Amino acid sequence: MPPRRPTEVEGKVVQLPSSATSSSPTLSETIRVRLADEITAGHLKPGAEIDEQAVAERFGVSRTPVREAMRDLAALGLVEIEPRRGVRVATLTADRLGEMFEVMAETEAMCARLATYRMTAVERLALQALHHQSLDAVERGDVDRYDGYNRDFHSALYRGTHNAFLADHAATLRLRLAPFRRAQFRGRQRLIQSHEEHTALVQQVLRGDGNEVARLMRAHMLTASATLADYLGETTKADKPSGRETPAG
Amino acid sequence: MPPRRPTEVEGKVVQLPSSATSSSPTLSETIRVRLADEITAGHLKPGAEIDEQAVAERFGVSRTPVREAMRDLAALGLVEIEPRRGVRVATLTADRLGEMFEVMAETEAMCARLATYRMTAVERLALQALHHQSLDAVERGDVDRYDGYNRDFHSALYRGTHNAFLADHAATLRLRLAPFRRAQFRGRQRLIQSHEEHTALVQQVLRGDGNEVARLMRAHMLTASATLADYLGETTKADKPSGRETPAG
DNA sequence: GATGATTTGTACGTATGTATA
DNA sequence: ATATACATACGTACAAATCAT
Repeated sequence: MPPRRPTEVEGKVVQLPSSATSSSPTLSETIRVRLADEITAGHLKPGAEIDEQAVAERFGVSRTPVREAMRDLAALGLVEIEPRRGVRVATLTADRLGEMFEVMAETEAMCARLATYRMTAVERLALQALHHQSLDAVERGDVDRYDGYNRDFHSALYRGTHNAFLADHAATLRLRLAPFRRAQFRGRQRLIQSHEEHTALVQQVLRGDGNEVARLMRAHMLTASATLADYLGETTKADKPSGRETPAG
Repeated sequence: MPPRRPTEVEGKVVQLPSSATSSSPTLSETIRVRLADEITAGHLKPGAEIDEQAVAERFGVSRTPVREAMRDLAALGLVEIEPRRGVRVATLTADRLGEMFEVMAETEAMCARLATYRMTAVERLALQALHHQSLDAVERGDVDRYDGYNRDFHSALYRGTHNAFLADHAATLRLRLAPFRRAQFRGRQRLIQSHEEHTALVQQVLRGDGNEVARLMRAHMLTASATLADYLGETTKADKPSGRETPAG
């Protein structure tokens, strides 16, 4: 059986559970991708109820493929299904959101550390080049373009692990948090800071100090989520669980 | 919306995508749990084809709930769906299996590290007690009983992170690998070794050295998967990706 | 390589549980 | 609190694709 084929959703690659090998996409697959797109793009906001019938009519199909798409989306964590009550766009408590951001941070750290040990020379050069290019977007304050570079930067580290399962895994987590990460880079200041943190990361990757890279990446993700928390409204406490976090190194 | 309710499957707790809040379990939920059980228990072996109709008749229901259960199982990674071709119990390539074991090891390390910083005094005592109890099973060579203690030990560390999302996450990964981890502790020697490694882990947890705990846990998981690889048949190379793994610490 | 059998994907109808008046 | 309305869960039927001959 051939390896799973990733599917494009809003520029991010998602590992889908029941992805087709190649041929005719099923209706449920089409619908899943479309809805996933609308959710991550923010058109369907967290908490919004989704009516099977309505979706079916919108796409001109019966409720059956819609229901199957719903279950897939639930698996991805983008919607929540309450039996006999309905489906709604995943809405997370502040606590849960904080927990997820922590796992995201730790997973990114995991990837970065492994990538430090395993990236090829070519991959290292590509990472440097990418990082260098992004500087222009920072200087121009072009948030959207930097956001693209940022995604590429992190994706490069995912792939750098040379562990496809891990890369898919990290990408799925990222997708799942997408609805809550909108406007992550508002403010030129955050753009500059992000770039500086990336600089430090690249340096240590080149030095080959995996543990230091992991530490830097955790910090990088925490400042990012902290910024977000401010924006989303105080109580998000993305720096959550207990008091003492991650000591020095 | 209340937090997701975990569902018991063969002694392991799984975070299901569309878990019910409390009331009447749906047919698809029932079937999913039953099938998940049979897969993790090894009654349905990896690669085995699953016929919707046959399952439907076996449970005395229509194909509809069976199909929905299938999609959920696919989401858990226990089965693979190839559109218009059918469903089969997830069968992994040696490479992919190795990748998954690595992610499992890294995730366990992540949990152990965070748990080191966050477990309460009571939790630490409970961990010690549990570890102490397991010694008896080791001395008697009671593999099944030790396997239970082992699960509890790792679960205690999951919960010790005080991050429910992470705990669910780790448990799901563990479930997914269950079909391939059967007979992990064959041989008294491995039992003794496992227990010794746990001893070292407990010591460092009590000392509060999270990074050292992470290092020990990675090593612990690697020896476990290496043992497995031998058993499952040479080429599994659970110590996979590249040559250089995780340097010292 | 074409044809028939089988199985999946989708449409549609019915029943039951949830929500609302 | 009871009844009504409605959405979901499930069953049944058909179409289309895959596979076996």
